[in-house]
Amino acid sequence: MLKEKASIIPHECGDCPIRHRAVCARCESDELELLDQIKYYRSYESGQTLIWSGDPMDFVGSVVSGIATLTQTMEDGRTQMVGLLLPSDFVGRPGRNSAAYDVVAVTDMVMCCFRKKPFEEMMARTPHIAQRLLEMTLDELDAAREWMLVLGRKTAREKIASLMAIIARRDATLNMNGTRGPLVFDLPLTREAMADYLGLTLETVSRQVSALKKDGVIELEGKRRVTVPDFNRLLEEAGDDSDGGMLI
Amino acid sequence: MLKEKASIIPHECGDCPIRHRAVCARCESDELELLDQIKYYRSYESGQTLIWSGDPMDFVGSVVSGIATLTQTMEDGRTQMVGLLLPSDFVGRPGRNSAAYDVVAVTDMVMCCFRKKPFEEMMARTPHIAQRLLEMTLDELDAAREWMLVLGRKTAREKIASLMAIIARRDATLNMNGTRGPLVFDLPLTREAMADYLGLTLETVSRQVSALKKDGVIELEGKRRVTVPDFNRLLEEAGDDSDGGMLI
DNA sequence: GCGCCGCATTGATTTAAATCAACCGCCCCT
DNA sequence: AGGGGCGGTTGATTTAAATCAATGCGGCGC
Repeated sequence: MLKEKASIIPHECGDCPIRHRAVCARCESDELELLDQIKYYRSYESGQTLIWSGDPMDFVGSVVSGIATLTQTMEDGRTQMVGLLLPSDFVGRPGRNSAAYDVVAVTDMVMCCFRKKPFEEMMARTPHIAQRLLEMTLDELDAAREWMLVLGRKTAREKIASLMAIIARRDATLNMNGTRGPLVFDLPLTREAMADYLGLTLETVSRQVSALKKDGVIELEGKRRVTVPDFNRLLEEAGDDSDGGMLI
Repeated sequence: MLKEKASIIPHECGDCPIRHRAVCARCESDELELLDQIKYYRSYESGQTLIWSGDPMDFVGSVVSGIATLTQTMEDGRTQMVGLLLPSDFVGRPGRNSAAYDVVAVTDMVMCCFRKKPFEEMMARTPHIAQRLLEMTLDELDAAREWMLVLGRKTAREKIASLMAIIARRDATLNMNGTRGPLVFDLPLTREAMADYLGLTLETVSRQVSALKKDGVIELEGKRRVTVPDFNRLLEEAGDDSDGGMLI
């Protein structure tokens, strides 16, 4: 588990893989230099909890590589995922001192962190950062609202299909996969994490994944690798308007 | 239905009821003057659809008075509310040309609107506006995530109790009601709208409201006026941590 | 190789909420 | 005064998903 990986961490902003999508996307080179001075990298292992809900939080940051989940838990243990953090996504909230959610790494991760105080001061002086953060937050709000429709009104089968479509789409934009032909991607989540995402039990997730496979909507190679032969078919199963699928 | 009401619409920003909470909250008087030049008021009647999802949208704005809902609808008619717009809430998204949701007035309303182009230009030049909008958007994102837990993991009874708690709290902050003693407020929503909020059917809403009443968690005066004798009891029924209730 | 662990699947049964259906009360309209 | 529509309540029945319970399978340590 403890392989050498610290060595690959430090970056120049110039060749950072998330340079053009993260909160720093709009920054000019002089602004980037200032950010450079207050940034530091941290790495986490799969399964590690980065942040506990309610704990004080003295930094914010961007996911550089890897995937994490944002979850809320009730006292009796029921948990709901409320966010899925992919590379370039922002973690933490300027102007708040304690974390509102648990953040858990589902793969090994690298984060680019900023101490909160200096970051907030810089945000006040650098409109480019606040502008980009606003844009990203509005996107997240839209995603959250889409998700609310999934949670509130879709059947278990539609929920699974919706999740597959979301992951397929995100994967396609992140990796610039060619548009046509069957989509192939890896599920980053266990059945249980999928259940927490969708407000289901893991048994129901398993059954519906099997059902979609039996009906030819998806193909499975092992438990995690998914092939979608017909994306529009998947969107139909998700109950979505079948157009609007492939934009960007 | 068509009473004279246009007469009460125009405001000076100085005595605007939402001056200190809306998107203009941080503006200095010179900035306010600029906003003043591009703003105009519109009023809507209860039941009216302000905006249809997918339609082009050439303005953004703030709710001055009244209440509206933000809803998403699937082709087969299933609908999910994804936002409840109260006075000072912002409508529309800078940088997007068409509406993503239906916006429907549930009471008579007045909106303070800005044509989108000039507003966007002003936002680029006036950090105070973008800063305030970021803050409001982050709050909405938190609310949306809280709501996701409700939709995904709570029972019907807990959902109803959660909704009552949310409305009670919002009502208390808007009206600066004294903190102690029983809370009294009006439900702004029909049973059907509550169902769309919570991902339930209206029959289930009706049953659970009756059950909470029978158990003394709430009292009803007519169908709409609610009294909460013990707010902590309500929070327990909602499955929330029973502290953290009354802050601000 | 053996046994164990974590993750996943599949089956049987229960249950919470949806659906189908009847009816109430209030307001408005003519 | 009568009728109709809207919002709401309550009851009977069905159903989708949860729960309870076994079992499968691939990787890892020893």
